[in-house]
Amino acid sequence: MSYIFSTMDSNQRITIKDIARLTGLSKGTVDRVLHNREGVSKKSYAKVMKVIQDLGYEPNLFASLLAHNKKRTVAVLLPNYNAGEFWELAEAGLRKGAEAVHAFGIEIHRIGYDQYNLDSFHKAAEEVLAMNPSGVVLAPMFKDDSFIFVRRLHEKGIPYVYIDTKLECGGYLAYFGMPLYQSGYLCAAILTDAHKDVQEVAVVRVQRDKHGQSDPTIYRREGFIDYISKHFPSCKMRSVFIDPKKPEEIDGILEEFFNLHPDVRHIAMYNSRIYLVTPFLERHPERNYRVVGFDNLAANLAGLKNGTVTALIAQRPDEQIHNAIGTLSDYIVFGKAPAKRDNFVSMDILTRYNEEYY
Amino acid sequence: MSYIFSTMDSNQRITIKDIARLTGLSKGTVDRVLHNREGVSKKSYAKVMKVIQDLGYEPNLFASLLAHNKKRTVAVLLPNYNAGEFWELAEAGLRKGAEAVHAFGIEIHRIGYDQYNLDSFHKAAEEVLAMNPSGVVLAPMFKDDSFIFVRRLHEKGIPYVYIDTKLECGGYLAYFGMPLYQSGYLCAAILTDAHKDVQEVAVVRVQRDKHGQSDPTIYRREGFIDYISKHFPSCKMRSVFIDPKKPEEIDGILEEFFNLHPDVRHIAMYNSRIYLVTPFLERHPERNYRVVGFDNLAANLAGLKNGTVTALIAQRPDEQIHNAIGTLSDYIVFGKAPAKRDNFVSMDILTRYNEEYY
DNA sequence: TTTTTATTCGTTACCGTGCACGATTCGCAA
DNA sequence: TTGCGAATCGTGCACGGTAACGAATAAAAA
Repeated sequence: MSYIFSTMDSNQRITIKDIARLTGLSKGTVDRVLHNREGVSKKSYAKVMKVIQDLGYEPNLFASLLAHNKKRTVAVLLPNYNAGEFWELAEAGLRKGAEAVHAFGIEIHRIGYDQYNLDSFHKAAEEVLAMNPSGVVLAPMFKDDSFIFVRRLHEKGIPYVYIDTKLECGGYLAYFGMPLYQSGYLCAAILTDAHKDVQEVAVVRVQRDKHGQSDPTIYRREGFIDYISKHFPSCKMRSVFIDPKKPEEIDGILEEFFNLHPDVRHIAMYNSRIYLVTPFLERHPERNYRVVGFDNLAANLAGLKNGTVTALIAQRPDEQIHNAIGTLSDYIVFGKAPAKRDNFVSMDILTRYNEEYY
Repeated sequence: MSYIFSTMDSNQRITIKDIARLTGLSKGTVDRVLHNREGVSKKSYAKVMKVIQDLGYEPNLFASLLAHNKKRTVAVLLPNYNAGEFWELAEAGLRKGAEAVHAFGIEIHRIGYDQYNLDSFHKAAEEVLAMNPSGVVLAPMFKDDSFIFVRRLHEKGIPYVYIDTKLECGGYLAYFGMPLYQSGYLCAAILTDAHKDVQEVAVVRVQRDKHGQSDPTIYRREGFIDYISKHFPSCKMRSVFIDPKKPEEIDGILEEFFNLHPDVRHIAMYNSRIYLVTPFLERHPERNYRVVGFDNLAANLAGLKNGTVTALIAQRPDEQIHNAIGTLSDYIVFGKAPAKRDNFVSMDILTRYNEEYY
């Protein structure tokens, strides 16, 4: 049960020159046939095709790529960030990815937009289209407008890869992200772990504006709710809304809310901003809240260390970006489609005991 | 927050010819410097190095590969199989992988061995070493001898990738397989799911011979035992041993064993051969055994369909092989190390209700 | 100084494909 | 038959890097 995978018997690969010799034609004509270019007589066409079929010609990828010697660009469309915010974590992966594909003549252009400002997304999207890239990596934070955007990419034949969130319509080359529903489920499991009975949980949420933003956290919410209602059917789930853009209001809102609901001992947050809650938690150590959030931002890790945050569920945004760029490059340069379309990164559970090794 | 990743300001990549021109030397000398070949004066060496540093030269991979124009071989060292056995599932992935890397001038040689015969492994290993491959994919079924084998690969500088099982020593390029401990844990969870109390479970096992075979199922066993003893501390775990090479004995052994232990209602098996048990199960439908096994062999799926097997935990051997070959090829051809060293495939739970969509 | 040997370097012919340019052939009408 | 445009085809260079070959120079021996 030993054998060799090989398309031909001879161990020497056949080249264009071989075909030319065998057909009595020239390289140029063979090349025209191979690329379906005009200016070839039917007879010559048939002769070349026959040899190709018989001997199983396949072009030398390296020679072809060298002859083209194209420089291509890949646009990466991501939200801007301030220091310490989620998208900063992706930056290292961007850099690594750019390095990795640079050898293939691919240049990475990062285009930023304000994830709370639709106009800025429009401008960024236009910029991407204007540069006519060979591929696009994007985090589709604005649902409807991202949809329009990727449709235009599709029309121009530009492959695109989703990061973090994806839109539920076909056409994308790949997706890299966390399994969102499961992450919400896991969040609830960690939050209530080792508790026989939980009567009330609170979720700190961010009020989104109206512009049809794609909110990945709704899937987390579903998973979270499913777990809670399965394991603690009588548990009440309360939401309190805060606005990250008005940090001065947050403490007041939380104080008021938790005074109103003094029995709550479990707090979760679906996005990466649990650090907005830690100042409140630090002022009430006696209440012993059990707190679970997402993502290993520096500020969140500080919450783990000082004991206000019980656990974080982390993904690896850098790895996601890195893989996204790699997949896109393989497709652009070699025409290799990815093995899996939807690629889920692992969900890493961080506590004060393991965070420093992450 | 938009920027371009680029190692140099000019958008034109620098070539060997550029360096030659700038140093007043020739391409040949530059090439000698780049490859640390002898025959270059210190002065010339320094001149070239300076330009390389200043302008940030990096070679064109495609041109280099074209110039070398090597044909390389990758050896895939796997157990032989009879129709319907586990390793047959990997074959499709082998073929796909071979096709995918063929464009890079890599030829896949499959070398088979009998997983129950150490001598045949030795012969196969020698064959691999004799062909001096550029890389090796292997399933290390014989622990000690595989260790010796990979050490020899290591000495020759040949990279290797583990499939299915791995040896717990460094040096391998990557590993693709199922998380074994977790799969055993999961197996126990499925087996006892929805049961408040389980007093007795049976595991059908295969007696291995003495030759220090690497038995991946021991890790499954650990996970299985951990789950059971955590959730059902008083549960008794019984083992019954069968020999796949003597199928005519099996039914008798099982009849005897289960007559001796009439209270057993849960049966598990750590390897892919649960189909060996189905004939027995078919004769005792009234006992309503709950049965969990591994891998989607056709014979196992038949067990799902006729109701004798409750669930199967499947991996995707074809995908594992495919990825292993791809990883190896990326490393050999482009020098790209894999993103992750240990790559776990998902554990897919198959029941009679979802198996046909797998 | 001349001859020999060692060191250093330039020249050149590839690797296989892409493509522009110019050459050749063909069909058809004058 | 000649002429002429269109169809068809061959030639040759480019892409960037590799490495064998031998030429030129420097160092050592005579």
